[in-house]
Amino acid sequence: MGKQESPQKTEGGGGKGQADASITPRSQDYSQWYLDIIKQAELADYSAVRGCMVIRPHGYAIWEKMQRELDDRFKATGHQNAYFPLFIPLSFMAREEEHAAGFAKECAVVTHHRLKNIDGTVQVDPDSKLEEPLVVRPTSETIIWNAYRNWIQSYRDLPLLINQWANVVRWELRTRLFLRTAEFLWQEGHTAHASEAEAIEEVRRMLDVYADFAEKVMAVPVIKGHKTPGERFAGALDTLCIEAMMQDGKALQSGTSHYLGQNFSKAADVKFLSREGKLEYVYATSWGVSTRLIGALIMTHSDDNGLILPPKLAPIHVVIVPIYRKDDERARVLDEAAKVQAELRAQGLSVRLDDRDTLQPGAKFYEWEMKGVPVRIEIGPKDLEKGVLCVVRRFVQERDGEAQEELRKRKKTFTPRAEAIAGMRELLDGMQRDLYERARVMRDRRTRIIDTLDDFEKFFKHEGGGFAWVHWAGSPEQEEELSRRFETTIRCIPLDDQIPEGARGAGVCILTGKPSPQRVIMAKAY
RNA sequence: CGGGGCGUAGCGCAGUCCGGUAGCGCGCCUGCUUUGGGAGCAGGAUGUCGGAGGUUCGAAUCCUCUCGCCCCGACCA
Repeated sequence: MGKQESPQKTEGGGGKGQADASITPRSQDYSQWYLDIIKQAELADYSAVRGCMVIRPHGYAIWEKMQRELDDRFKATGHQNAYFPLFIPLSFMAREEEHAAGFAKECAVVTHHRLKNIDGTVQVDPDSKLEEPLVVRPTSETIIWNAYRNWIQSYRDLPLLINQWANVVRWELRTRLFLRTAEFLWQEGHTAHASEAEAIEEVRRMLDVYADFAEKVMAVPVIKGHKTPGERFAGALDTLCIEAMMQDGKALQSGTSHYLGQNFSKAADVKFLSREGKLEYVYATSWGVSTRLIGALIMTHSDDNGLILPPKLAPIHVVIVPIYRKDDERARVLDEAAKVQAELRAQGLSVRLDDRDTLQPGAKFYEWEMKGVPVRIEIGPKDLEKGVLCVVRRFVQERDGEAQEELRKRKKTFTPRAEAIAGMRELLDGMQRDLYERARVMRDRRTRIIDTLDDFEKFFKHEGGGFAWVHWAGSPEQEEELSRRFETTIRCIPLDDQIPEGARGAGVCILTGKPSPQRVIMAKAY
């Protein structure tokens, strides 16, 4: 990274000591803030391979929590996990035309299978060329449907409900940590059904699973809707998505669920014998979310002091920082800290006792705040005497016009020991609710019902932008033109129950004046 | 794929214009003192200056080529 402007960074706290760790304020450069958070919270690093990242333990721990929550939901809806190959024969990709075209520009291809020492350097052995090149999966529809062909003969084999946790590669030209990397981790569900209705029901069911996960677990409010034909998954008849709004007003597609019709069953020739004895092609769905969700998490909740994690995804719920001067104090304080840790753990909470004596307490405070640990307990000699715990929350709901100093004080409470421990679950649950509420208010504040092009322009050029509910009936070309002018796109055509009062009903297109049955959401997007 | 920027110690950078054999801050190691919001002092370790070739008595510095990464745009989970 160059130093062109070397942005001013916050120095955190009010301490006199000089801090090395610092974050560019959001108000100054949102994009740099995002990168600073990832680096300072030790979520990920750049790697030796362009466009690929190293997910560090703290970042991976968050992904593991997401996996657990999602996997439980997949199992609860009748799905099983399986694993399919990383490599897809080139000919498989070609079987579904639109699908192949959609991914053609971003495929990594394996052409050789051996290295050779030539003149003292390790090189690809030219004699080891593969008969058929292998594509590193950008998604697995083709290879999975090839396998399904052998698994499905009759309606009794349906529905087939499979999910896989995997990595995929899409050779992106422009990458951003978590949001768009050449390789990423995800889950992809691939299901087969005997009827269109059943498949469409599955598409909706999994969309609901994603939305529920986003809102309840990530504390990220989302809007469910259909993608426009232009934004559909390559090879799908319909793509549904959940769209979230980041703190800068931009939309982030956070999950997709596709109705694939019979496109892939025809391409792979997967037929089943129906109850009526007729041979029919199977109906398919696929759905996925990726490590991009970690990006969504960061950009929804975090602040200029670092990461903020919803308790349900925090790898560590509570960190205990012991405070002492002399050796006898140290022994007593650590003894108490270990007891508090054990009692909280007994409630199923993840508790870290930070007993490193190479760092001063202040340094630990900053570090765990940076990493987004929801609750910190400070235990010192005074607390032992009084029988209290000093409980500090990473996040409390801001009040209008509140000074930073006030806010900081409000985060810290001294609570009788037993009460603090008994109330920890509720405290965390409250933070979870508050985070969701704060995100929802933020989004709603930047959401506008817009009826004229003038207002549209004002919203996106002068008022910071956000989600615009507008009527649209323009052509794809007009859509593109609008997109060039305002950098906005149609994020989705929201489902009926997602449309707020006041945005319902038919109207006329803001560009062409042609009649439109319902509003769409337009926004700038990641 | 176009435009820009940057490769010097683990990290952030100075040194490059004007060639003389590499430095600062943070981190790291050791010791003592510290510890309720980023500790202080003393001592110590660390470099194929991205790579190759050239000019020169001498190259981090000048020239040529090359590789890589980051940022910004066109395309995308």
